[in-house]
Amino acid sequence: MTNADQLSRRERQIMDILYRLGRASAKDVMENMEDAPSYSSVRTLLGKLVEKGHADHRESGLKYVYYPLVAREKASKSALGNVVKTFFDDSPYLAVNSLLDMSMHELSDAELDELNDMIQARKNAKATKK
Amino acid sequence: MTNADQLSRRERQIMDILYRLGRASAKDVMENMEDAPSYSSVRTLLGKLVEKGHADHRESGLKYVYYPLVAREKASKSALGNVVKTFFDDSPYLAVNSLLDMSMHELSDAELDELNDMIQARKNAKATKK
DNA sequence: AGCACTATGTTAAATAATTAACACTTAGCA
DNA sequence: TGCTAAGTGTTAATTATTTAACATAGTGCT
Repeated sequence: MTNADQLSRRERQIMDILYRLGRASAKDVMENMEDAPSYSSVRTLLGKLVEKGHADHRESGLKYVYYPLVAREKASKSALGNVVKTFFDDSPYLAVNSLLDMSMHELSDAELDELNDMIQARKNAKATKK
Repeated sequence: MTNADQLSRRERQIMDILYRLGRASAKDVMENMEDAPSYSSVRTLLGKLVEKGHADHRESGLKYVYYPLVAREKASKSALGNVVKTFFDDSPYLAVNSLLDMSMHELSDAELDELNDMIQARKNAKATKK
């Protein structure tokens, strides 16, 4: 994709909710919006997302359950990539740096150790591949 | 701010360019949009961003130069936080993980070492603060 | 001075997004 | 059965976004 998205504000908002929840009914989506419009509006937006190919829906008992069509992992890489490009001069290194800053109090020692291991593993992988 | 933004698609697109470039004239902005509308349109959008308080502008010789009003660092933390919340279950650890994955080939050994050091420093800071 | 160039300011029109109303369907239950 | 609750489908109106036209002003050059 050349340009970022094309999603409108509400569409983006709803897609984010679908990614957070994995899958959700119109009602679920609505309940997860702080500034939700009417139920009717939410349904319309969901319909548009399906039309545009960003989401799909399945019948689940009586109702529809919606879910993103682009896998979470792929979407996450794309979103992360955009942030890195916009705010970190396209440098993942700087982004990791900031992430560590932000989350200093949220990361346990164990997690910090794991990150260290991960970095080591990457160094080794690089060395081997040559 | 409760909800993320309120910026329209074009406004968001232009703000991202302002963050990437730091500051930019209407012409600069236009040249950095792949799907740019007319010069006139870009100017209108920039004006709206100023009105809304997202950007400001200064005269620079003959022309205006626009720049974001929210500091890049603050905006970057907010953007990164949103991605983490939406795609990584609010876990910075998982996000760093993914970033390392994405950027394996882009990070030099030196950078990997620096990250290691940074993580160590954080562990120490935590230990000391107690 | 007069022209071309590059800007800005303002306004209006066209298009897209957002919202909700209304009609209809099915399930569960008093 | 007949009512209510919880859905869906479709359509229409409102509001916001996006676009560009037109008018105006300063610079630099011949």
